Amino acid sequence: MLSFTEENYLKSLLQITLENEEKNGAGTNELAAHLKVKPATATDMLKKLKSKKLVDYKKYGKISLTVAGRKYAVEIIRKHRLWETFLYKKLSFTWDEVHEVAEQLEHIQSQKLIDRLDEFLEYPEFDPHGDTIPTAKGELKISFKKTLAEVADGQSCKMVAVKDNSADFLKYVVKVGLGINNNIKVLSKESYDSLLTIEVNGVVSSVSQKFAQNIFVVCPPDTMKPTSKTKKR
Amino acid sequence: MLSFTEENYLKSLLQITLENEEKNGAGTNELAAHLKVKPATATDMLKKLKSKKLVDYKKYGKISLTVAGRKYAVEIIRKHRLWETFLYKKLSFTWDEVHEVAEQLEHIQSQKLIDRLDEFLEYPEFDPHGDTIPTAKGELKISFKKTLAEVADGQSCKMVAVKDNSADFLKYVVKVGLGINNNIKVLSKESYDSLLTIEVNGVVSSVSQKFAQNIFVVCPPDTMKPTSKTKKR
DNA sequence: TATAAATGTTAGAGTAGTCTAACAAATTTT
DNA sequence: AAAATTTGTTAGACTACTCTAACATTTATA
Ligand SMILES: [Mn+2]
Ligand SMILES: [Mn+2]
Ligand SMILES: [Mn+2]
Ligand SMILES: [Mn+2]
Repeated sequence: MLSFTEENYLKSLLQITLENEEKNGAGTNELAAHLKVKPATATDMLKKLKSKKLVDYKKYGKISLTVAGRKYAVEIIRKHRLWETFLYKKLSFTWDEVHEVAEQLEHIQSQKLIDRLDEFLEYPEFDPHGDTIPTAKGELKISFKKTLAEVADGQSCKMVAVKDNSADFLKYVVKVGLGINNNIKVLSKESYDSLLTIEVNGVVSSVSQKFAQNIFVVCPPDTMKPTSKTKKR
Repeated sequence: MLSFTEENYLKSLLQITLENEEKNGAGTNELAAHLKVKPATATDMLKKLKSKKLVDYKKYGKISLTVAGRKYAVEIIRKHRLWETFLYKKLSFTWDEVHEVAEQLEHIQSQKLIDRLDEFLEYPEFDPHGDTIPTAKGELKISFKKTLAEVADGQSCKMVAVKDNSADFLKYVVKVGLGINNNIKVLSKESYDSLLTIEVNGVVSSVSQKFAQNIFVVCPPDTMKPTSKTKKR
């Protein structure tokens, strides 16, 4: 049985590796920043997690999860996303409110609880942010890779998820008139600053590159060749 | 914002005072036993809670909650019982399983969550053990006082709640064929050891005094005079 | 009321998790 | 390849919560 803190370290490590699969492992500073602690603190915890055989770590080396550590981390992500779905679907929370509460709920220890919750929600595949929910067996589908920022001028796509989960960003997304499953047409793209002009539900608006990089999209299959962008894993 | 630990101290203090309202306050050993810590540990925490103005406490004196402390404790009890109700009603947990998980869930910090949960459950009055659920305003009805052990020979009553919330006891209650709202007729009572012979749904069984002291009942109103057993407040 | 028993407090210490400051190793730049 | 920068570790300290052992106070008993 791990502590809240230990669980959060594992979760952060998984999140870091999922966000950038070409990388072989995380760094101490990176992990510390993700958890909002100081690097010295992370070093201490890494020693502890190594002794529990949950992370592969050696001095000055790259950090990665062991198979056991990854499995544990996936379970936490599963709980997080199921709780987010519960709050959204059953308790009418908005998509920008669910994350904060799920950060607490993800640490509740009860296998039965999470199994029953999954059943109660009728085995959802996606959370309110469009992220895939790992199955009870610990299978975590590869997340979406293409962002709105990568869509070519004139092309259409569908919004499937968000990268940034902060309430500020999510509220802004709603304000711009966007949401999961919306169809987006990229009307134009400024070459100077990559400002995008997009059309959603007949409404035209402009979004920054930073914004566009946090919107995951899929493009119609026939529009795209089997892309080499989909990395191994 | 209080820690899990601080919340548990407040909750224990409220539980102790609710269980025995004639007493003016709790003792250090009693509180420590309730929390399964050593008395020295409790003393330390009492100093801290006193400094936060949540308990009235002075060296070697009786311990009681301040108005603010009691309010906080009632909120925790409310969360605990709402979560128990959720697990029981929505996730098909049995009544002996809910308590353990609710011990964790009661510490989740989100006013919106508990309000929405209350609404989702349609403002339940009682938890799966028959205990009253405090309202959003912090009103906590006086619990039942009469136990099966006090019911006279030949008299009938209705089971309304259990005192002991342990899984072992609750499973035993089910095994004996008892449950909330069952009508119980006390057929006889041994004068030597107070062994009770009871009839429930046409089935006759024997229960010990210890068992009977953990079953709360109400007797038909006309059978009882306005009892002086119902203490002030 | 004196003594014994029960109850409660203090002092000192340990663990988990965090920090700052100083240092060491690895990487990048020149 | 040397210097500068970035990255990571160690040492020492602090807080929250817990314990044991010794001591103090209160209550019960003789
Ligand atoms: Mn989230
Ligand atoms: Mn999410
Ligand atoms: Mn309970
Ligand atoms: Mn209960």
